[in-house]
Amino acid sequence: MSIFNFKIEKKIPNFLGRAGVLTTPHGEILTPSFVVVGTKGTVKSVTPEQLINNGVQVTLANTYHLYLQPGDELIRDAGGLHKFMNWNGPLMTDSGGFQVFSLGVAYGKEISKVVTVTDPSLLISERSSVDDGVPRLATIGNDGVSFRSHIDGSLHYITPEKSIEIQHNLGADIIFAFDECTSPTENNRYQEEALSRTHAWAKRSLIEHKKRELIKDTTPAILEVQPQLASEVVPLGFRTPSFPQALFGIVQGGRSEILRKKSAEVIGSMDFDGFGIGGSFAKEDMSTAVKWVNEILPEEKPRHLLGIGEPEDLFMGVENGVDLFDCVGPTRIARNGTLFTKNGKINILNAKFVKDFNIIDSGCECYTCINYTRSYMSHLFRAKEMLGATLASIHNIYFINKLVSDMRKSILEDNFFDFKEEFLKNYLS
RNA sequence: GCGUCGGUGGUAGAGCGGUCAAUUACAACAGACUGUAAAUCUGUCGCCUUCGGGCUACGUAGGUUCAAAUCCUACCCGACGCA
Repeated sequence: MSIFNFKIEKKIPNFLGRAGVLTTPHGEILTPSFVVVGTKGTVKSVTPEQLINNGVQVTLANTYHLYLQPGDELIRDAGGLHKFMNWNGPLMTDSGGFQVFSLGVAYGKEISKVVTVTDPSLLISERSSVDDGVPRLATIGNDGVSFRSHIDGSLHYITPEKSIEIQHNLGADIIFAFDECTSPTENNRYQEEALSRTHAWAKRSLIEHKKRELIKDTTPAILEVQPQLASEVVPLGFRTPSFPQALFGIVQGGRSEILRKKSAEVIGSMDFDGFGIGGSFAKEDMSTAVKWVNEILPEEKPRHLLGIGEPEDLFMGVENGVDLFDCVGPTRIARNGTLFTKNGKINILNAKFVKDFNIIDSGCECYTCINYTRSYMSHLFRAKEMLGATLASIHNIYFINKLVSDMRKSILEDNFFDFKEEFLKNYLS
């Protein structure tokens, strides 16, 4: 019944990995696939045409940011986020759950999505040591989260129901349950407490979503239209999307095998259209966590590893049964002058590139590499010209999408591990 | 020619007797960035170092002082004003 058909085309023998096709109201996503992040309804410095021309199938925007600016109701009235941002392909929105983390415990600290430590046991700390008096913009309650706007300081309260309401107003094809992304530095007791909250919020998100989908199905064209206005008079505005939206539940559980598996069972048994795997990881924990979870989640539904996007991590995820990834990495590092090449990342601001008239990555067929040299890129970045950010983003977006697309091809051609070995040998050398 | 003001590290520009190898910004040189608080942030930025410190530096040359980028004298250079 759902038009969110997910078809698995081929599996990696004896592994969890697979290649598939996920159908959405705005087109198919060939998986595994990389989702480019456009938090505020734009992939920074890149137009939708440039995204499409460089291999992007699907983009992801953010509930929290768009709710604050320009407002979800405005976007609804504009005809939905697809139309507003001129992205007509598959579109996702994150729930704001990551901001519970990034504007909460992680605010003003050296904690990020992936923590690199040599000894993971160092991560276990008392909550009090994390809470060192640095003011936070997000405070967690059992019913929801209070956010202090990072834009103007105003106070906002987001509950699971509110997050779903916003995401229905925004109208992406795939939306996420409201969750609490925890820091790997939290102790086990806190992880357990946060997990039960995330599970309760998942259920509430699902109920709210179903309720809204039901109304949508019965009166698809005139939902929330003022009675006196016929739908043809208000062709697109003033209504949530007339197409169904998919809701993905999010698995958490920190570094604990017990909690991760428990979460996969609890979330996996709920009637979600797919699943996100969330949390901030210690790098060395990531593969085990993903594996524990994907062994339990229903095989026939798509899985999205939230916020992960380093090439080596993408191989890990695909091998362990992840279908979708999103990550700010490729575009953020691009804006800061770091570019992917098959032989590893380069910082185009380094002195050695000033007179390097080669292209960024030999053999690359992206718009940037077809037309420009490392020397020119170096010049744009040194001169702080805007085009530098655009051309660098285009290159990194092309690179990462090509990489995942090649992984998919290798699964279909039964040589995933050969491809992985060959790529990583060059990339990590 | 006289007068006035000024000459500080790659640049601009603080400092105006000790706490000055010299605030700050920019440039330069590196690094970081993983569901975007991010076109951002961090470090280095005279030479040497066993990292304690040592040496050479604020136009040039002298001088005063326990101590000078800071005060005095002469000279050189620049800007402006008057001839």
